Amino acid sequence: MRILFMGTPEFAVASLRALVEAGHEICGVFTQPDKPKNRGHKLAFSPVKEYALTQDLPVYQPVRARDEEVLELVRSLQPQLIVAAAYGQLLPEALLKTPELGSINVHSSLLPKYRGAAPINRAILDGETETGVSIMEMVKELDAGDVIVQRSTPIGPRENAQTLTARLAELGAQALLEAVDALAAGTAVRTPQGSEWTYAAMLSREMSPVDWSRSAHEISCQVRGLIPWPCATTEIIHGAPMKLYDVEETGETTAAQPGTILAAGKAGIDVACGGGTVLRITELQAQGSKRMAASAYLLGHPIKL
RNA sequence: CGCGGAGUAGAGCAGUUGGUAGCUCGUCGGGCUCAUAACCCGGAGGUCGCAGGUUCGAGUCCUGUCUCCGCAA
Repeated sequence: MRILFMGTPEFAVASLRALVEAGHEICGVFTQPDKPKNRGHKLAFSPVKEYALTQDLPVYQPVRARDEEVLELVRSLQPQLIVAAAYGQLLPEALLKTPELGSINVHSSLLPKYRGAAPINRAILDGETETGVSIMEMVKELDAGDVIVQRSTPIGPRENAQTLTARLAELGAQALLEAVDALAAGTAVRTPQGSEWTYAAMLSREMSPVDWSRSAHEISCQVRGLIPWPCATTEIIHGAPMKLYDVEETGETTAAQPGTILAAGKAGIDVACGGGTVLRITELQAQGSKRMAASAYLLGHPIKL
């Protein structure tokens, strides 16, 4: 099938790759403009652009997808279907309706739950035990279209948003191929989302500080849900804020005040949390340093109990 | 040229006003122990990111370069 692909981050690459490897004709790849990311002021290509270039696919990076020229461009490419995956821009209705088979989107949640920008993170933050991907028809309203294919997967107790994103990217790619085939065959079943839905708002740096009066489980969800950005942070170790990358609920109980460091050794750093629960920090990153095991950090920064 | 921090033994860190490179862990050998992630004794392991420069002498000062990290985007 002749497909116009739109996507930006790593998550979208799996879907684009799947389409390419399935032999579909990609008539164009839309991705966000190169931006002066990182330090310095280097222009960074999006992961989707990086991949598209290796496949010699034509890349388009419109600043505003709502512009009239963009609509004309899409028409000139004559796609039979538009596939979007974390593109990063809202698309006007006229553009969505341009292809004969319409436009579909790969969304990383079990719609109608977690529409919006950060569905994977929010699912973990909320302590969900299951999530998944949905292939849906794109409509004017964000993530509100009918669902064509949906796949679910359990969220592991130690799984973080980064690893889960990688898994969902693959799951999404599989579901996408299924949906594309169904659309091509005219057998696609569209299931309306209904009126009960939730929204997964964008993350912010303000969500980082850990409140140790919360339970170990809640904090674990916070740590895992905020990886790789903005990450949960705490200043209780040596006064300076550090990011937490991996933690473990010990299952022990303590009478110590929340935020008290109970132990620091090879296993990690045990901290008292709310309700007498205990959370063990096993991987962290101090300022100006790199991510490392808590035990390694302790070798050079001993903690006096 | 957005701001700032860092590159020293396998890992994490210290290294005072430039003068023979240290700590903790790991590792190897030995000992103690019913046993151990515990303890005791001993050993190996580093051209101090790279390239120049100043100096009698530079991890330590100067210049350039590479890589990494935090903030900001």
